[in-house]
Amino acid sequence: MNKNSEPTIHDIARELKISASTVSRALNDNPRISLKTKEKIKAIADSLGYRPNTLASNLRNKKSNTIGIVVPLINRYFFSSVISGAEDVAYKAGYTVVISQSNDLAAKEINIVQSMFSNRVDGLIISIAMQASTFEHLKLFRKKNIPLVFFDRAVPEIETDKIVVDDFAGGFRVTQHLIDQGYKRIGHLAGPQNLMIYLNRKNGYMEALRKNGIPFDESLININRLTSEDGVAATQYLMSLPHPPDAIFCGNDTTALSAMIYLRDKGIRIPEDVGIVGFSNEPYSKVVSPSISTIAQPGFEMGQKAAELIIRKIENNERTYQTIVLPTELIVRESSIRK
Amino acid sequence: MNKNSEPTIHDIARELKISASTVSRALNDNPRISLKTKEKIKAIADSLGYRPNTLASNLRNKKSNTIGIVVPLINRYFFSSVISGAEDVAYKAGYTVVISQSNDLAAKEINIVQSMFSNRVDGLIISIAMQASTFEHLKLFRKKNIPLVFFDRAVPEIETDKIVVDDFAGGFRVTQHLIDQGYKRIGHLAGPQNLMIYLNRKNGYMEALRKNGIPFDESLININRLTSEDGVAATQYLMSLPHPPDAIFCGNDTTALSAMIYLRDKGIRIPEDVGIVGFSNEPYSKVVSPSISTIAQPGFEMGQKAAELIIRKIENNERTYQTIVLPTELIVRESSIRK
DNA sequence: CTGAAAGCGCTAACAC
DNA sequence: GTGTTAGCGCTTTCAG
Repeated sequence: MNKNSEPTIHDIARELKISASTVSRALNDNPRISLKTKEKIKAIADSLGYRPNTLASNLRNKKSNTIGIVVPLINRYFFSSVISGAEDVAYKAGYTVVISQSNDLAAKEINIVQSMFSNRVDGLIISIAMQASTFEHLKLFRKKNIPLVFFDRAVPEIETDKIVVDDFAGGFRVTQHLIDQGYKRIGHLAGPQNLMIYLNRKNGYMEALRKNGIPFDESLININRLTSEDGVAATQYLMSLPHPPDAIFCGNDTTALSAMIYLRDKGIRIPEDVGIVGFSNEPYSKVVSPSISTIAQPGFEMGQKAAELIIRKIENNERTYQTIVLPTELIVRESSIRK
Repeated sequence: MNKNSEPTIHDIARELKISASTVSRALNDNPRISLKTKEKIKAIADSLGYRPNTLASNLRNKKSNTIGIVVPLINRYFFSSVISGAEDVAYKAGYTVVISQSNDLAAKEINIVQSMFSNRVDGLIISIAMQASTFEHLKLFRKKNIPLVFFDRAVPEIETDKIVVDDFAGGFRVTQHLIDQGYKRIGHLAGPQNLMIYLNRKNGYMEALRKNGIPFDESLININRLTSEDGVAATQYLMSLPHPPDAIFCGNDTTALSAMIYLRDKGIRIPEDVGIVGFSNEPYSKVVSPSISTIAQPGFEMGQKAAELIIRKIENNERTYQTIVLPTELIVRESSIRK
């Protein structure tokens, strides 16, 4: 063992007066090595406190056993659930997970993705930033044939694996439910329309109106970034219309909550005066009062699926792509029950 | 550029008929290289789509520019906030963050930590698993002098940097507050006492009782794992005592919420009949009804501090250790206001 | 069953 | 300013 640094296979080899290759093979349980030498080697390795240097092995093998995950914000229940699910699967398959957040900024996302490439991740799982508009950094992965899986927020023009929920059906179901509850003028807080998920939710909403013969009123749709603040502003705006809505389908739970708080402060009763439905099933939507009707998105499961898929791609080098659409589930709670 | 694989500095060198070292230096902006050659080299690098291989560079430099973070569960607001804060700081300083979750299992934690060691992380930030009982895997880091920072759940017998909140003061403040509100028999749902945080919270609780001359009643303390289910069971148990409590200081918000739901179902009013206080300030504690009084723990800030600290240690090789105690803040909400 | 030797891609003494 | 050379620690042909 060298002075202060880590013991290597060479130190073990020297100790036993054998070659480093034998040590390497023994530690990797290569069948060509006799059981006896294996045991001797492992014993010395233990006594020396030897730990394989994954960096070196990765360099040699041109494989990092690492999966990159990029989310807009780690600190959001849906995303942390996806990460949690992906980490679980990755860990069991012997992969390390490196994580970064884009903070919904295109520039940071580009940086992160390039740095993950430089770190030679074996695959990349990503939900793109709201702001993102150029996708060269992602096409790079496709070009180099490094597995790339989108989840939730996917880029339509990039052909690769995608795991999404059925946002269209979600939007449709929410709206149908509100109609069934007797709401007549249903508003919608929509997210940025460059993201498919928000576009699809809105389309589902419009389709439900159409199917029920309800005329579509453009002014009832407010497109914003779906932050808490935007939710308040948008609700305020909708309620100030000459014909304000009697129900609001909010693009996510964040805005549903902020809308509810705003309305409550104005003395408007939920669900009697105005019905509210959110999207995502954040943990608080169940416990807030009134509890928020919403669409459940199986984050943990999406993460698991994404990791399973990418590992399969990494290990089998398949060249076909699939889009997995997970079903959405409408969870009806107090905020939208009128009957 | 070699057939199908990534271009290397040698490819660039060959293209320009110069040496690889010059290329390496140029790309690292070494001042010894003339501006002209630098520009030429960078141009070729661009046109070739060259991306430095961080793995190789890391191996050579014996530095991975990677920080490991281990939490019990990624998917918990407090922990994902810490990760988010740490990632933010690490990213800006040029570090990559690798993340794993122990699921509160000692065995998995050991595995993860050893694998992070093998991956040669430059430092490790960890909040230990509830179940953890042996700490050899962590002592390894100390022995090898790899920076180690505990946050939230620290191991007392390992001398290293720690970032914690003042749990004792938190427990004290909660209890004092309940006493001030006129509650007479205050119960406590405590977490596993091998973890300092829960021990300290309990000690703060006991100290407040003592200071106020309230006799300590062992039967009012229930030690459990602070899960939702445990919270229900513990509350049920406390309320079935001959002299049930009129207030419960719950070791975290999870149990506070489940206790509240249990009590509500039994027709017991909060805060009139029983006062409830939690710990951690989970997002839902503010919006649930009644809103839960709790102790704010600055997760994001803890993550930032942990990352700053570990980066300083990595880069300066300091040998002194500090324990940063972040102040706790009592947030009084509806669940404990009687007056 | 084991060893010798080359090389993954990059960096850094040391030379000139 | 630039090149030569050696080597980070591991794996893997090829030889025996």
